[in-house]
Amino acid sequence: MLKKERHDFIMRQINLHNRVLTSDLVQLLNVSEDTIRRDLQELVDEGKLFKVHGGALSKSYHSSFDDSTVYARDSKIGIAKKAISLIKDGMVVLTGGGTTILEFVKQLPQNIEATFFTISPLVAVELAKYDNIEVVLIGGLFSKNSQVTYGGHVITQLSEIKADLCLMGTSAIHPTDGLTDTYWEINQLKKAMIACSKKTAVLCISEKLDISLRLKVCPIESISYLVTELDEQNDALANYRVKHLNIL
Amino acid sequence: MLKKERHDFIMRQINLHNRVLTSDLVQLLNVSEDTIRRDLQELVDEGKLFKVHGGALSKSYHSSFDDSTVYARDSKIGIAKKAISLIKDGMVVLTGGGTTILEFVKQLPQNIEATFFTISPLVAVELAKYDNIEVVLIGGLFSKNSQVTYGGHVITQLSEIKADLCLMGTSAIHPTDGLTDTYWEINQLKKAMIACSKKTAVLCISEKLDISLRLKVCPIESISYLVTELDEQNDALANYRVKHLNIL
DNA sequence: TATTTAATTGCACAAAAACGCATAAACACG
DNA sequence: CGTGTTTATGCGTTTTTGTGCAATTAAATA
Repeated sequence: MLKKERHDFIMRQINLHNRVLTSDLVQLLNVSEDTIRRDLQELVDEGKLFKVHGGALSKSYHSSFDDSTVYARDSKIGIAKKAISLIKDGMVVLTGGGTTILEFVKQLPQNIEATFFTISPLVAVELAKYDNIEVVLIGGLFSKNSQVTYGGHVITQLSEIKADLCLMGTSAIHPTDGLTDTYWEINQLKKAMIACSKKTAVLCISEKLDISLRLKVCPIESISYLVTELDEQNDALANYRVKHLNIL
Repeated sequence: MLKKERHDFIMRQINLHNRVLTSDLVQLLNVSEDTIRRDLQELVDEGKLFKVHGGALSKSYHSSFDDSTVYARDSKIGIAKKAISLIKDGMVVLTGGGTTILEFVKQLPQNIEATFFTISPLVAVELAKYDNIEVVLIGGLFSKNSQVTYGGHVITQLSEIKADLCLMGTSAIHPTDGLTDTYWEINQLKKAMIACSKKTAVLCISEKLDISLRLKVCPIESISYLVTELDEQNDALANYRVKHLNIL
């Protein structure tokens, strides 16, 4: 087996299970531990995964770790401020959940006038602080992990909505693989959200770039705006400068 | 399980419950106490949590935990503890919003197993901290005043539910006028909630007794339980000792 | 104060990683 | 073709890391 094939195999395992054990790979690929370690090291150097004692974890897994730290917060405020320029008075906006979206809501100008649909209770509570925003909370099963409503009932209701703009966070975005996610239900949810909105803006910190997870939400073409904390001209965004995708 | 995964697990627990017990983690993760202690120590070194005898607390525990602002919190905790006796495993419970209900949710035993429908986002978020509770958030227009969902859509959905018990706070209760309220929409909402539940429990602090407001929600006969912070034998409750109304 | 419960410390052991070295296949090029 | 070079891999040996055990100390509780 060629090195490249091994690398691909490892990355598939990572995307599938979020983790690999060195010992498992030794067995599966039938090579020495050293080879696996070298492989993992090389993938780390390429920034494709995260190495720990005993194996490796997916990058996204790792980054979900320090979400609550202050450093990420500054980036998120930066993202939020950029995203605000997308909101015009009178708009109907649909939002997901997550810390980035929440930060966005907190940064909104006080006098903004709009209708917001959201699947996140926390976002709803935050939006309620604005006098001229009408808030509609989309109900359904409540996910303990993601802190948003999900399930068939939510999807049905989304299908009855037509929003001008959908704002969502993401755990992974990739130039060719597009938007991907790990959980089936969240995946379905995001698809439905995108489907019922004229345009979609993805808010994500740069750590989430160039990652692809196991379930596909939509191709990059379905997204209208990509908002990161990086400067518009940053090299990391080069691969995302495609037709129809506005970067800010 | 890799060390990093354990750390991640612990942080999740901390973010969810604001605290963890060493002994719980030993069980959940199936490792020795020593390992858990070392894990906790390492997370402390990284500044991610705060260690105490018996377990650890979230770092934000001190700063963000400002419950002193909740009016009459002690009374509400007392009410909450009494109300918990009404909940049996397997029940389908419907709750409203308000600080009393929120306090009730916070006091629930950790291992409780039930299905909760709620119109309050904050209650939903709080309920999500219990592993064995299924949470369904009823969606609709979001009221900035009451912090609950309301409107036709909510009423429609309530009509499709059959709950064992409805828990609600109230702004007024009166021996002859029954439950009353000031706002039309909230009034409609409460009617619908009572209608779809086999039994209704009203949680209220004693100062709401003997008050009657503009709009009638239901007669006192429609209520099964009245829960206050007062002793069962207190004179203030004398007028409420009517047939079918259990006072506790 | 006594008693239980948790935390600390030092130690041992196994698993994994790192490092240097040897080997061999693949490649480059006159 | 032959020879030097690069690249990929595996084998020992040494370090580091992760974990559990036992004895002791400290803390909470009655």
